Amino acid sequence: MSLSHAILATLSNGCSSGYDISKQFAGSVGFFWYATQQQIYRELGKLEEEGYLSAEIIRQENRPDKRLLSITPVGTAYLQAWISQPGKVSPIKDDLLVKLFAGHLVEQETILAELKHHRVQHQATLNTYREIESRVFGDPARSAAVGKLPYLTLLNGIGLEHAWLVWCEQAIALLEN
Amino acid sequence: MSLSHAILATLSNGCSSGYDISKQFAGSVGFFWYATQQQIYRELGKLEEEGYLSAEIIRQENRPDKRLLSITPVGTAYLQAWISQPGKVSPIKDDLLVKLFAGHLVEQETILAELKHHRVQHQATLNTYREIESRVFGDPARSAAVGKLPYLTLLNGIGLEHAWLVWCEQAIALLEN
DNA sequence: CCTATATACTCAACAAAGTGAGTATGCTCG
DNA sequence: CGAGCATACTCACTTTGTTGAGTATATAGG
Repeated sequence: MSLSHAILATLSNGCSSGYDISKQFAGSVGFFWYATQQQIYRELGKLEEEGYLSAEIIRQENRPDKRLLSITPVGTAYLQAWISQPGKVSPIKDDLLVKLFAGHLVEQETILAELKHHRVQHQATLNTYREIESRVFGDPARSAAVGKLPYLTLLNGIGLEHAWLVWCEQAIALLEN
Repeated sequence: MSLSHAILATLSNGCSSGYDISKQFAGSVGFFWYATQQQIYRELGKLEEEGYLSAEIIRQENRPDKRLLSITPVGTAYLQAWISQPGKVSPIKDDLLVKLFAGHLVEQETILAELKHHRVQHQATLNTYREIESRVFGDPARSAAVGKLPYLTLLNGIGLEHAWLVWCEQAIALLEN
């Protein structure tokens, strides 16, 4: 039921169409909860049935009509209740670590190549995050408008990507010597 | 199809029964790929059907018979092929960050309490990892026997848990001021 | 002796998540 | 003028994950 929380959380920051939500899942929210368009539409259907959100049809010229979704008071209460109940740390599911666990089956070169490949990806993600940091949170006015909480999610991303990067370097060095 | 990889990876480190595998998923492999007993048995059934592993019935005294599972050459080849193909960084799915994203709906105290709760959990996990580090990898002989690759998975855990802990402190400080 | 725990595994049903394709419209760019 | 892209959404199928119970044997502790 966690995709539903992510969707409601997105809508708590403002109304939008299913299509817009699915685009937000490719950025912002998507950095810590990815979902495809299909998953989102399916979940939106359920959430509407349960009365957690309501839709208003907006007629548009030059493009298809859209259903503008907004979170209902019931939906807000549901989200609040979920946020307030203490949760466990989310479990990790990481392919790379599984590969290392069985890495003795392949050449060390293969593992090294994979580690280097991941280093590149983490560096790129870190760059994206840092770019967002200076663009959005470098400007005090805009930073204040966005608030502290979204900044915390960004700091989390920066911290973890940095840790991954440091680990990649360490792992590569350890295998090469 | 990734639980299957985790199971095959476990079996690549030695044969064992389904029951033993499920216990390994509560420790070691479980640190980066958790699964329940039922999931594991179901997956084992599929993997056996596909010929990736074979079973030998071991009669035991004083306890139930068991089916000792071992990875077949086909299974090994399949795992090797999977490890060798470059993979993307595993996506993150984190409840806490979703909560922060909609954190404006609740009292700041609620968010602070949750952050403190997570800090405790990350500290505990970090302690577990450090304990394993000194116990297993503190002794050079045992460390050499286990190999570099498992050590890398542990270092990853330590690095990430540490990053989480630092972030928790930072987040709490940022909200309290 | 009775309960709890450990070993070892099975079955069933359901909810959630992931994959792939398909529909329809209009704009822009070469 | 047609290829590609952006908007906006739907259907179908498969795989995973979750929940809860049930079977059987043996040991250890109070």
